Amino acid sequence: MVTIYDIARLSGVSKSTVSRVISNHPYVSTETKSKVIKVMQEHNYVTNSLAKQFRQKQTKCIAILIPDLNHPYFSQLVSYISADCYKSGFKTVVHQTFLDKNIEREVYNQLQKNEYDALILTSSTLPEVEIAEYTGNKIIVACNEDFRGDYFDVFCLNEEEVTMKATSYLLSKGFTKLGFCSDNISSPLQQARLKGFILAHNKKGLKHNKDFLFNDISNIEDGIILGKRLFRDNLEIEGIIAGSDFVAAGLIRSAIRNNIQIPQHLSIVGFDNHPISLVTNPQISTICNHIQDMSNDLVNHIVNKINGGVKQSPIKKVYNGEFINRNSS
Amino acid sequence: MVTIYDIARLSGVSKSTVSRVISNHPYVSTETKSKVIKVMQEHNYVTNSLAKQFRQKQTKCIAILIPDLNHPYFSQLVSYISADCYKSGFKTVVHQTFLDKNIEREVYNQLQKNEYDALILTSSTLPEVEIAEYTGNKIIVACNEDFRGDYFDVFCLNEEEVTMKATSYLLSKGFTKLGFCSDNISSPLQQARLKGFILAHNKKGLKHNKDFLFNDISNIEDGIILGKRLFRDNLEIEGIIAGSDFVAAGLIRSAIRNNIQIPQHLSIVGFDNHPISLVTNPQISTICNHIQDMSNDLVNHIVNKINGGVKQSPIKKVYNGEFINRNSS
DNA sequence: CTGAAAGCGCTAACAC
DNA sequence: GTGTTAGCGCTTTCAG
Repeated sequence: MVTIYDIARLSGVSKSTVSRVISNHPYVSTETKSKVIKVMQEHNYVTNSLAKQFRQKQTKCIAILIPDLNHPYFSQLVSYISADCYKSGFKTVVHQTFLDKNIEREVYNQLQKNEYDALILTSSTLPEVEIAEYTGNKIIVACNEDFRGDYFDVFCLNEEEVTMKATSYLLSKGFTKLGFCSDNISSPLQQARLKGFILAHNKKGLKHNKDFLFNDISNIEDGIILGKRLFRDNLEIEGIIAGSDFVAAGLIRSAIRNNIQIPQHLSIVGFDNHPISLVTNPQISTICNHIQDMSNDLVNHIVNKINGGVKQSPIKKVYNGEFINRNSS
Repeated sequence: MVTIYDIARLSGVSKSTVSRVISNHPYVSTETKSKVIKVMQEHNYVTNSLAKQFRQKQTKCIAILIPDLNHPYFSQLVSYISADCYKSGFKTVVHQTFLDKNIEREVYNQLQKNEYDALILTSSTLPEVEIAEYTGNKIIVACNEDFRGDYFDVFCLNEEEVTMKATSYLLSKGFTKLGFCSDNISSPLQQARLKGFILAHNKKGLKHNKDFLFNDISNIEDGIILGKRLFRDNLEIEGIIAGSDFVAAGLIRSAIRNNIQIPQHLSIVGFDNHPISLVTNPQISTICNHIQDMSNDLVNHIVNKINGGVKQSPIKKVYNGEFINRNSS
């Protein structure tokens, strides 16, 4: 392997000068610069990033924590974040926890060991305080996960409010026996949605039915199976806040199979306004998140923090989701 | 920051001994070991991975190259690969090229600069020879991309054969005016499929219609738009090999809108056997890839290569895809 | 079983 | 403008 030292020797200058050329430092005469560059090309010099990173104590790498990449919401989110990071000169390491607390903890440990310059949290099964402990004073930011924001920066949607709106809409149309699906009810985001769901009931002086709260429902298959169960047991559900457009699609599938009319017999609302909501029959009423803007703002913020090293109290930025009324509700 | 040297001083041993304790080296007396561990805990010692990586010349990190993560096929593929790598102690950096050749080249450069221990290629817009040049003698493996395999290892599906089978099926049912969708026709995988498509025609003494070759069609929206165009222009297409289940879903959507009966008027075959093929109406006939097995085998292979440093001539492993006949064909 | 010492490749004061 | 020098934190011979 040809090193900076070889190049220095070969071109009759010192290591420092070569280093300056590489990092495009000023105060190098154009002659020596071009001379050094020539030698580097002749000998196929390539920087050893490991040495550079070690010396500069930064990895140019940001970790992203998600439950599962094989999920349209998260793959989209990670796609945006990753692309934004790349534009700012950062690579991204994607960590799937599969909701395993120990895998999650392991990532916080890696952060401490300087394997990343920052960590983006899109979902978590650990309490906010524990995360804060594990990470020490490293940079960590939550994206579309509804943390309180006492220990780190949070970018998120007004999940509670928008879920309340959608629920209220169903209630106002006379659908009063409502179900609610979550993928992982222990997460702050799902908790916020559930709060909104309950709040909408309370506002109308109604009570929600606890038997109609379904957890661990996160994809098409889960939706199909849940649908089967609902229709087989003849549960008198009139409407469902489905947690994601994919769950909604699965429910619709099962409904068709069982000759349940949507929205007449069962009204369904999805989440995320994913294109799949356009290809089912009927099309899915859903809630629009703003993850692209969110990702943009968030990556800018992180990069500033990494470069500037600014220490300020945690910020929390909330985006407004909108209820999109299509044909399933 | 507390370093290995601090721990050595504090526990009255040398740096080397501490290092041995950390790496769980044999030949350390249990007493000194426990003493050192105690001191490490008391002072919250955490390894600086950057220094370790630098010293050992390995990153414990594998890069994955894909066009776009916001795509059900790739997000699933990356999910499997990433999980398998994690199990073997490797992190993964996901690079989206968005089909930009320069972004792709940049990743090969990073590989050369020692930023990864290996690179997994799931799709590429560059010729095989150029890739081989860019990477020098680093480890690089293709996953489900149909390279020839002269310069690096390849794990892939028998795309040509299975596409031929599906096409033959449509032809045998009397659908002779067939269309073919690709997302990026320049990729070896898409080329292989096209070959199979054409081959099936030739076998029956038929010619395919070049006007019915549609490129840059990769997701639901593209499928919808393509469908609109087909039905508006009244193209006399009787069947389509759709390139992915998502494209197929979009086409079905447009067909329903235009009162086109599937499969009577238009027969559609998707790819990948994604759950979405179960929720459309009709359900989508599709082709089953074996990416989970593929990912498994491939990661094992890479890890062996990294650890063993085995230099052997490139291998190529081919998996058999199956045509799953549902209701859209 | 343990310590001394060398060095991985690069950067960044600090001199000149 | 350029060179000298001193490390970054860790691993790994080689002695003992």
